[in-house]
Amino acid sequence: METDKVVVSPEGEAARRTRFVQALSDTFRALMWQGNKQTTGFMERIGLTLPQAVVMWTLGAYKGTVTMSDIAQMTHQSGATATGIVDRLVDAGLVERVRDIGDRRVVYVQITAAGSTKLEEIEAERQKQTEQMTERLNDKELEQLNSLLTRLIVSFD
Amino acid sequence: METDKVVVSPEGEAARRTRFVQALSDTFRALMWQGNKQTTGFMERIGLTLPQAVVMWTLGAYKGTVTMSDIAQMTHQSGATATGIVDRLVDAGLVERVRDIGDRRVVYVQITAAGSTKLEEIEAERQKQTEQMTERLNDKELEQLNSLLTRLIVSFD
DNA sequence: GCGAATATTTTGCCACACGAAATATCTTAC
DNA sequence: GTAAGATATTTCGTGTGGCAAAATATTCGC
Repeated sequence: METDKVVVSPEGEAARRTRFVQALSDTFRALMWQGNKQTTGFMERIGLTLPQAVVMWTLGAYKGTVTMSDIAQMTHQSGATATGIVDRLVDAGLVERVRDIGDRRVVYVQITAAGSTKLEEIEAERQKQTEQMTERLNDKELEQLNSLLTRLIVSFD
Repeated sequence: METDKVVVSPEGEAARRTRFVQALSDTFRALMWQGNKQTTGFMERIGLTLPQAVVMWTLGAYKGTVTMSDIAQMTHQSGATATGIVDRLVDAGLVERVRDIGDRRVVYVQITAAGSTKLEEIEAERQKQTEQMTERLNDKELEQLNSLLTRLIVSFD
């Protein structure tokens, strides 16, 4: 019969795909797991918690004019949470609050000199860690991985 | 001169590598970020927190004979933390504590029938989500990504 | 100038996360 | 056999992060 020729292995292909996705799903879980462990060590070394580091990165990326609302939005947190995290960064002397003169409701959060130094330390540490993690991959593979992951990120929303 | 031919661009190669690593490092950070946001939605849908889900996964992987110490060790947490998480899973009816008869100090944590059902739901949801995330990648790319990430995981410790 | 909108903080509540102390049990040394 | 130490788990105290709802302060619209 002709259908035998046209459809070679209908379940086979779908199953193959499912198997690949499943394998990747497990890899992601393992990666999340290992990543968590590694992140813990990283955070201990730099002396900040992850949410605190994320706020510092945000400030580093948009130097100078970041409001509390911006932070809450960019880090996907409620304003109340952002207040708490920034409070602790202020206590640590890495950041300071400055009220806007024009609109006295808004509060800018700025990196202090100590904060800048800390941020550089963090970035150096992060770079070092990624280097260590990728030492088994050659340049071509590195580029490939980056490309594939970037396409994954695009798929997120 | 011969050295001109042998060493084409000494700094260029190292710089190229550094650039690749840096790009990947940024991609990782973005991935962690987006992943966090996505995880939040995932957890809301399944009605558990991430630490709770991790414990459920652990129980699913080592069916039947998992002690509190095992959980603490496998999830990289202190015993005190594990106690709290398991407490809440017990409250939710997904898990139960059983004392060892021989050594009455040790406590086994076992998945209940409701817990098994929940675990299946979680896995289905996770599979669905990975499928959605990877829909832009073909089979070959999927395999490639999995292979590269696996080699990354190996490099962790 | 008065009510609605906006930006931030405060409050109250819960989940983690840890070390240290407490509890219960087992093992070893004598 | 029992006292001393080791082991497994929980309890306690403290701190961070997470949110919604209320409170506060300020600006905007009309």
